[in-house]
Amino acid sequence: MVGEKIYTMADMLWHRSELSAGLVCFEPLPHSDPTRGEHCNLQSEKHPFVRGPRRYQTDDFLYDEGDITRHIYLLTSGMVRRCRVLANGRRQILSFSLPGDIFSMTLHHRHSASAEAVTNMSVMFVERRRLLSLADSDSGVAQALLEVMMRDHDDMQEHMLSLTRSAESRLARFLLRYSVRLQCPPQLSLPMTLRDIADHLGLTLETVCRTLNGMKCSGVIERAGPRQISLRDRSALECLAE
Amino acid sequence: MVGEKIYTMADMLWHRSELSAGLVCFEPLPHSDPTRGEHCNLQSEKHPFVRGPRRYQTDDFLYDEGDITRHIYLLTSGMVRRCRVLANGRRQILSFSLPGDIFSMTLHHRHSASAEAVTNMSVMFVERRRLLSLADSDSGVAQALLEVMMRDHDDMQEHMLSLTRSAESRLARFLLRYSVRLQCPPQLSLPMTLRDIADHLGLTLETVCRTLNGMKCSGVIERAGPRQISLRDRSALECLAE
DNA sequence: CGCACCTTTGACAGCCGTCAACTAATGTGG
DNA sequence: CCACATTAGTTGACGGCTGTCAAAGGTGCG
Repeated sequence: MVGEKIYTMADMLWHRSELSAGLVCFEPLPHSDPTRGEHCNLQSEKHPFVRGPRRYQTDDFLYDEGDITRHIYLLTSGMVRRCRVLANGRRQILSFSLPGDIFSMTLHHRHSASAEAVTNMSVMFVERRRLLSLADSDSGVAQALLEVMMRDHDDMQEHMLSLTRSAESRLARFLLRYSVRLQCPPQLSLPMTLRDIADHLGLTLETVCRTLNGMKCSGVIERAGPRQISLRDRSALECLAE
Repeated sequence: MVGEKIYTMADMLWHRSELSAGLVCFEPLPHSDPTRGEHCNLQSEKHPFVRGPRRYQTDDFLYDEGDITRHIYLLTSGMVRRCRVLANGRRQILSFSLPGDIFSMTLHHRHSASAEAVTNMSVMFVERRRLLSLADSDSGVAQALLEVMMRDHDDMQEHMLSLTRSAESRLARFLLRYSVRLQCPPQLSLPMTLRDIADHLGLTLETVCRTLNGMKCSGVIERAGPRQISLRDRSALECLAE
């Protein structure tokens, strides 16, 4: 039943593969496992509307804003950002996806944002119409997709609540959230640039840089490199995140 | 199939009622119809986990932040706001719900925000566990809920994209969006206070007031009263919204 | 009438965006 | 191996948008 203990989209599809039509066969691994996604073993012969994994290089486009929404994507390795570019030239990053995440689930006929490779990455894709019509007949699939959407919904809501806060609070929340997604390792190695982070949080890269240095000076975090961050004082960080 | 032409949650439940277990029997009406929701006719005897409509007065709480998520709500008349209060005392309004909207669909065991009556209103509620387990066996219900979540997801994403913009852009987008939800009437009569709007858009009520007056001075909108707004120049408004 | 509450308007300050210059890291070709 | 280009990150100066504080209308309701 929905909400039982299926924690990632990959888990879900995998779970579903046992109960329902065997949509995909995917061995779930924790995000922190660097080989995650490599073990992906989709039965493309049996389900020709599930394809991949396909590889992309850093900064490649998976699709562009305005493209027809033909597929739904399951990231198996690397990182993806979903972007929208405004008339004034500013870019907004709606989300960063990690292995196991599904993205591009929408009702719209066209993508409202592009998807780009933050790092080298690989992805499975599923034909949208077929998946939705499968969900029509197979309640297991529909329920699994429902769970994905609910999780995504909850996540996005939290992010929304970040965007009205101070730069320091936004960054603290971002770091904590990212750490949790990676199963709370002591150190974070951010694959995206400061500019990416800024565009995700509605800040400028200068503000991100300054704020990170501020947090370093106050001893909340350490910075080995620009994007090598260790959360030195998690409770202080949670305090800033409030 | 998902995405076909089911436009509101009420439509969906109504649609479902024909195809699946007859979850509720609800006659869908456009948002702009002031009697919407009054025609609600739930078969509570047949489906004891669907209850209502229950009435609330302005500023009543439907539930509080931290309460157990026992129900999912279908608004049948009036308006609801979902709020979270921060440690510093500031309030954030995540969404305003209109008749036909469903809210409180989450995976979490407890509500992450409270729900309060903006106006006198009435609501149907459905036992969450039973609805989800019904979705488990009935793909029609699961698919209908999936569609609700996808629509909500798309909406929330648009709102997220508002929050990093200027006060003028946020307000323009808010007015346009609200107008669309009401089927684009020439005039808007906002039921929520300026303070509510401010807390929804991540602004202060002073900024909302000043910005609205600025838009009035430049002739984009007219204001009969503080909350009686007519969109005088929609294309100019869309330009501000960019 | 008087008391809430909502809205309006003004003065002022601060956070953060903008612009600019500089450093560091990486890659490319000679 | 070095010169050079390119991109990412850092730091400083400055200004504007918007938050904060304060006080004065409005409006509705008891």
